[in-house]
Amino acid sequence: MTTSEWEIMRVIWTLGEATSRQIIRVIGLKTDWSPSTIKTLITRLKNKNYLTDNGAARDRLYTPTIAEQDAMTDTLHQTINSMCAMCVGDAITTVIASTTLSQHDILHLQDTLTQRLPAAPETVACDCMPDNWED
Amino acid sequence: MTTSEWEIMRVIWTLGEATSRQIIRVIGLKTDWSPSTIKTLITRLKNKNYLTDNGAARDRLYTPTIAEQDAMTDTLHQTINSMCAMCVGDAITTVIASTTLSQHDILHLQDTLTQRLPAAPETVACDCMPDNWED
DNA sequence: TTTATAAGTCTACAAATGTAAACTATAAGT
DNA sequence: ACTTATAGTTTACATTTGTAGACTTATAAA
Repeated sequence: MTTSEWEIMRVIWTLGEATSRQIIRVIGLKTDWSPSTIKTLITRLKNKNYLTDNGAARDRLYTPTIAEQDAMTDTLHQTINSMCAMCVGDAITTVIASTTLSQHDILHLQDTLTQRLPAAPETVACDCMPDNWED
Repeated sequence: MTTSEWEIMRVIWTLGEATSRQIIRVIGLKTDWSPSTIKTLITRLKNKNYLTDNGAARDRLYTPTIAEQDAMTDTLHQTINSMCAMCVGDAITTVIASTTLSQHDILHLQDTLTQRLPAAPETVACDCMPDNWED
């Protein structure tokens, strides 16, 4: 899913399901994308199977095939997995330091971390290079 | 920076500076990219100003213009900022639960979270839609 | 019933990205 | 000095992405 497609998905995720009219209206409030552009994006999301529709000839309802949480988790996962395992903890810490989290989120996160601490390794090796790169 | 370009950067970041020969060799160990492809990627990274070189006519040394930590932080930041503010805490928690972090990382992260807790809001509103979308 | 509005489809086109062959020039070895 | 291996440059081409006009058709209004 590209960044523009992601924007479209966010409104559909929030509405649960939506017509192109609704999407065009809401997206139009925060971008200057033409209705045509938004229609193209919807079509592409359908082709990529991120959206289904109820088949109506008009005022068709589009529904996500993937939950927002899942999409978010997958995306984050990919981003993090593409980064140096040794450095990623630091990056996460830095970013979290400037991300607004609710009290509940923070407590939940702390809880998760506490659980992981016992089994956590002393250090994590850099994985930017294949193991045998020095041969 | 695209994902393939990112792979190139990772080896240069790790080596500090590198010749195309080194990059081609190391990348060749983990991908089947042709030397040509890797050269193209290096050129594009130079054009995008992510790399400089020492100007030698041959065996030129390429150096990153951005630190790995900064690039990682920026990338993560962008990813997170493109997501629903209300849901992102949950996604981060889920992903962290399956990411290997060192003991030190965990402690540092917990420390950061503890510091943020007092000022943390009770809840974070969804920002997927513009504020006035219901008008 | 005719008509206009707009939902949905097709077509378009530039820029970015993945992928790589061909060409040029340079340094090292003979 | 000549050859050769190869580093660096050019050119190439398909696919994806950003962006949107044009066209077709279905429905609500007149």
